Amino acid sequence: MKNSYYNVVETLLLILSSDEGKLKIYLEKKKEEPYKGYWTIPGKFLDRETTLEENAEAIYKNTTGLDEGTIFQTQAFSNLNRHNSERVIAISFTAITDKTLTDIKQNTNDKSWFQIDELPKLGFDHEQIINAVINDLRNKITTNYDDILIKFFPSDFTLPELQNFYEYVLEKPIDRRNFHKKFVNQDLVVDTGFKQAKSSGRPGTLYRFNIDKMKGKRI
Amino acid sequence: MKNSYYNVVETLLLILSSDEGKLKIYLEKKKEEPYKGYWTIPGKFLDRETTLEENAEAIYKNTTGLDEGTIFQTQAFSNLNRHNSERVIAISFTAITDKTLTDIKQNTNDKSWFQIDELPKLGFDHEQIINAVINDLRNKITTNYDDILIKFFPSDFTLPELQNFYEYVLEKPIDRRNFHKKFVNQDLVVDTGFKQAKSSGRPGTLYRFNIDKMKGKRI
DNA sequence: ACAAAAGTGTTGCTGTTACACCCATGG
DNA sequence: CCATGGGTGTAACAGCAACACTTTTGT
Repeated sequence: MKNSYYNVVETLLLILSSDEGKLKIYLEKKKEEPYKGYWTIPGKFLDRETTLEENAEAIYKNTTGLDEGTIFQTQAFSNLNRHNSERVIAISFTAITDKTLTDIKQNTNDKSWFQIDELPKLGFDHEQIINAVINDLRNKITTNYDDILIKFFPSDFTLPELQNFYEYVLEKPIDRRNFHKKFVNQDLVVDTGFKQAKSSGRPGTLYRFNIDKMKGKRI
Repeated sequence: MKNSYYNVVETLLLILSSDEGKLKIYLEKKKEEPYKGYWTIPGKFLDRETTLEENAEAIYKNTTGLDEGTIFQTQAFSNLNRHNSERVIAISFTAITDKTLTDIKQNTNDKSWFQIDELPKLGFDHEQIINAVINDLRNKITTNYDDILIKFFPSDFTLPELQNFYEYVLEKPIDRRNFHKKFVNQDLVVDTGFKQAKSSGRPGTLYRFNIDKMKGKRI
């Protein structure tokens, strides 16, 4: 094989979760140059003995402390000048997690959750990558309703929270009352018997998805 | 950068088209070992001066003789033993074309269109790749109705043809009469004024999509 | 008692489903 | 004139959109 056919490949893992209906991403702050002080998506170079999936899972385990999660491949990025030093191809993966279940509950100086529409200063082409992947996610979520959406809401959510998430994904407002009835009348959610703890207003009922009924449904 | 971080990367291009409602893929027969006599997806190794997209477009131009087409990225495959000699990562792309518009109208001994559910003996892991990508396409097509579906049917199709395609994508039968009315009553298609040339039965009306009306529609 | 936010009722519209029947063409 | 396959009609039903009103909580 010709020498010019050898490329450096990295995997990037976009760890996402929903925090009260708001889509968030986990990012790390770079401690060295280049892009010192900028935030980046967790990543790992790929060696010749590892598959892309294994590499992504290694990042996941390392960052969240969890053994397994919902991880799927998203897109490859291959612009020539992604890194300053040499050409690096990035293959992005997305992980969906319940942020309350991970080791990364607390934001610290160099590890933190950010709302997707309030991103900090990002290193490399990571802002582009996030935007491309989120766009992809919007499409995936509208088809694989049950596969992906449920992962964001494993249990005990209120319908207004879910509605916030929907409105973000669909990029349009939804009537609160119709939204509520859709899920309750079609038995898409099950009442857990608990209520949300709130500061003001009537507390929302906490639901979990009725997974069987959700099968094949569309957002 | 450590030596073990250098990987060989190839792009594979799945060239698809609809032939009377049947989904077909263009394949080439290998002339040398390994897998001599087996069929394969057209591909090209990636050098350090080329992006994945450029590489895929080069394959497209080379094979179809067309300058541009609808090409999008699909999935990466990184199993360690994909190739016998050395580890090669494949990034697949999908091209949608009207098979009557390309140089590859005629099937020859070593270049041919195959129906997706009647694939020949395939080399490497290319059968797996086709299956994975087609599965992906099913999802994409149900969301990006207008972006992708229309590319398969640029003009002058009959509704029964379109229905065949739908039934293949959705993997279920559809009532012929309801299907017809859906498209005509909602003005999703425009009568071209021509009729299909047929051997038996009443000739179908030839339609083309009403692209404006299709915007945002779901399959 | 009041503000804030969750939950319920009604009505019309749109699109889908499940049917039976009629029309245009080639042999 | 018959086989083949495309095109039209109709009625019931489900889900969605657009509305106003009631209930439960904290202060």
